[in-house]
Amino acid sequence: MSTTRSTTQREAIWGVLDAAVGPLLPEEILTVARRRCRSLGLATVYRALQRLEDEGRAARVTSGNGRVRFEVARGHHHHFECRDCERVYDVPGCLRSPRSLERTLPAGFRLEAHDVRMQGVCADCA
Amino acid sequence: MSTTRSTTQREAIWGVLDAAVGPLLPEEILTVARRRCRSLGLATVYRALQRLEDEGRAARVTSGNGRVRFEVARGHHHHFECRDCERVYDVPGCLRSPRSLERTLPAGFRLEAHDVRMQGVCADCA
DNA sequence: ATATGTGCAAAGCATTTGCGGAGAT
DNA sequence: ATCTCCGCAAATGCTTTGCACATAT
Repeated sequence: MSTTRSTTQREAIWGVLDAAVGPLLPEEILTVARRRCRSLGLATVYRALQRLEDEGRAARVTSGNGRVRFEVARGHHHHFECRDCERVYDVPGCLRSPRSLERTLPAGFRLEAHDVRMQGVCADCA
Repeated sequence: MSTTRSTTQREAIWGVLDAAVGPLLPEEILTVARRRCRSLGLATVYRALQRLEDEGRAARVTSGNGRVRFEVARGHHHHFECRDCERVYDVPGCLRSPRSLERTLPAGFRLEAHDVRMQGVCADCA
């Protein structure tokens, strides 16, 4: 099997995602991935991200300001959003078991997932 | 002091927000508020919400699908999003003290706020 | 007269989609 | 030939803004 053009594009996008320290904006992914694929377009980035999400390899993260970011789907973790530089950082671990979270819900509600977002000022900006 | 036209509009919008069981979409607020103010426009709703937020009386809530909702700014609580009907519910209480949340952060990060979003199926849809 | 608030329509932005073309089998 | 993927541009959907007018002081 030979190296296809499309594999190169997707690999560039995946590589950017995989190397990131936290979820990235599609625009940011485009900018970095263009270093490898000059002609890459934003629509392709969105399509690739959608596909990676469908395959369960990437996860969509909506931050407080409503902008969508993407990250490699690794184990469950939380996010920290810096109100100064707007970057989003991964925060490892989880507060509690899903079980105990579920106990805070009214009867009849089925819990399937959750996410925790913290806001403040990051070490770089403080 | 007499009742001004603007007070009526804003009061209608505020009334809708105050009576809601969870955060509402601007469109939803418009629909309900129109029952009192027939000529009310969407732009006015957005402007009123922006103002209420600036005054600290309303809070902006971004749900998982990225859509913006507004609610009356009451004590700290969490949110539950139904993946079926897409409604968002308030969930009272908080998991832990902010202190213990802060301990999960890397050194140098200053925590100012946080929010927890739960996803699943609500009692109505289950 | 000045200031504020409003509806409407236009402008802005982020995201998605349609389409013709390029690359691979 | 067929299929998939891509870049570009147009379309979409939510939110904000400009503008002219109405109401209040």
